[in-house]
Amino acid sequence: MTADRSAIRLSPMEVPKASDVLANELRERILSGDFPEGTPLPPERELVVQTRMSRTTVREALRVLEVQGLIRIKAGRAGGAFVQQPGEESVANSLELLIRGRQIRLASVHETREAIEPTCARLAAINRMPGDLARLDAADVAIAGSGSLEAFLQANLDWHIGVATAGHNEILTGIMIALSRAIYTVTHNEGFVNDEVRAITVRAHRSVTRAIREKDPDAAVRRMTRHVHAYAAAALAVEERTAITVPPVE
Amino acid sequence: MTADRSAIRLSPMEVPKASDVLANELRERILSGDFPEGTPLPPERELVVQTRMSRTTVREALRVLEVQGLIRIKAGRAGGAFVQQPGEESVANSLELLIRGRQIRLASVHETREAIEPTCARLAAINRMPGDLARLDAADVAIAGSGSLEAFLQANLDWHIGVATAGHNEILTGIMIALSRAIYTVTHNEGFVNDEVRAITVRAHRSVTRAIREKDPDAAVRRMTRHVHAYAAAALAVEERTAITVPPVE
DNA sequence: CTGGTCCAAAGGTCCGACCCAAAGTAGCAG
DNA sequence: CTGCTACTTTGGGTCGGACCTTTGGACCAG
Repeated sequence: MTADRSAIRLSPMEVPKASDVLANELRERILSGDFPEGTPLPPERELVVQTRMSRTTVREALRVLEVQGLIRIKAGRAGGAFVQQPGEESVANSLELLIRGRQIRLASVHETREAIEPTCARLAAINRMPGDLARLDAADVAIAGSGSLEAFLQANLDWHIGVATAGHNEILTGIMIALSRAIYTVTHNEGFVNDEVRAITVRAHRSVTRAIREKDPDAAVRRMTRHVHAYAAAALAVEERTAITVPPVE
Repeated sequence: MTADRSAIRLSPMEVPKASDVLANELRERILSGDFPEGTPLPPERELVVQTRMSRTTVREALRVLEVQGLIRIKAGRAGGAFVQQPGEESVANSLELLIRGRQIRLASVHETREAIEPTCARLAAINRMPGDLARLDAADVAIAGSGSLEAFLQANLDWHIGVATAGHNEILTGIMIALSRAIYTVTHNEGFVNDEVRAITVRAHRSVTRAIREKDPDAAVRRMTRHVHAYAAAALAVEERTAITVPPVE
């Protein structure tokens, strides 16, 4: 060991990439609320002269922020990067990646739903605004009159997201959006949505909607819990029936 | 309205960027499980000849995937882009951005927690493995003997994440990690962690841990619900006490 | 008004060169 | 043979500069 001559010791150091440095800097500034939503960042070429980095580097940093939902980039004159606070979308996206990539057991999705939706219903019954009710009613109508499978699933999804939205909790809303998407794609493949399921769903939705309208949190929780649980059980049953061909997992 | 002469209606159309096309293609392939975890993607220069895109474009696409947690990029010889399935981390990150950026009401975080943690506890009581228990015990010991505020918060956090992990539901785990971080940074600023709070926390944790060890889901849910609710109430109280200077919201 | 033309600003793409990091390899001193 | 050094190779990271494409605005002709 040649280094023993000096007592100076250093811990392993991180050498961040230039583009990350810029991205971090901008991210902090945006998150700290320095610039209000919609503020345009300087044009790329301007950032180049300010930071003395190359345009490639600047662009990479901007791209990172765009993926993270912190800015929105428009091309063309009067285009550029505009500050944006991340919304439910970005959460939903990353959750979707997790679910799809990890081949997550469908059971996990349902478990999560069972944890979350009752709370959404409770909050909705407490915080709902007139506009929220209108959206729920619209979804109720749409689902009753839905012909195709797609229409049914879409209306179903709208209602569930509507409930989450009515709760006015952005975290829960984001999670619900992601879960809904996952459920949609899954239920879409299996053909377990028969007339009976539809009828039951419509009834359940209506009763929850009523509880929300009447600002009755306890009823909302109770009914939503029952509904989600039943749905999960039914879906799992179909799952099992369909999965017989698949060799035992684990 | 000038457009009324023609009845033809078109919806806004997407013109994807080249780099997005590549990113989407690769993303689909990765998510569909074509390449197992750790598979190296071709080097950038190789992708250039294969796709006939410029290196800039290729690199941008890779950068996007990296941010989404689908690949990990290493420099140097034998480096490159390696396939990676997104984990809890990426979900936690995007949730953190949402929470920080939107100046989310602390209440939202607590609401979400109250929705999720009881379920985590229930699942943990059902699915826990020996390793999970060991981790919980370690956290219990650490929190009891913690001196500094940081040590206490860290141990607290470890325990809660440990419970989530023991439930073996990756979605819930990801959400919990994110929430924990948020709670950590918040509680860190306020100085509401006095000796009494510590004692209560230690006791609550131990009783939940016991329920998990004894595979008693109902008790686990009950105790966790009480604990989280109490914690949220206490935090909110402090919040209000501290926030007197702030003008009334809404 | 309607449509066409042109211009300027800004992002999007490409090229080619060079820098830096990591891992292997050859060769040399002891 | 051992161990160190120096070189080479393979890969990502950065740079600068050219050119393409999109978009909004201004101006002009019908």
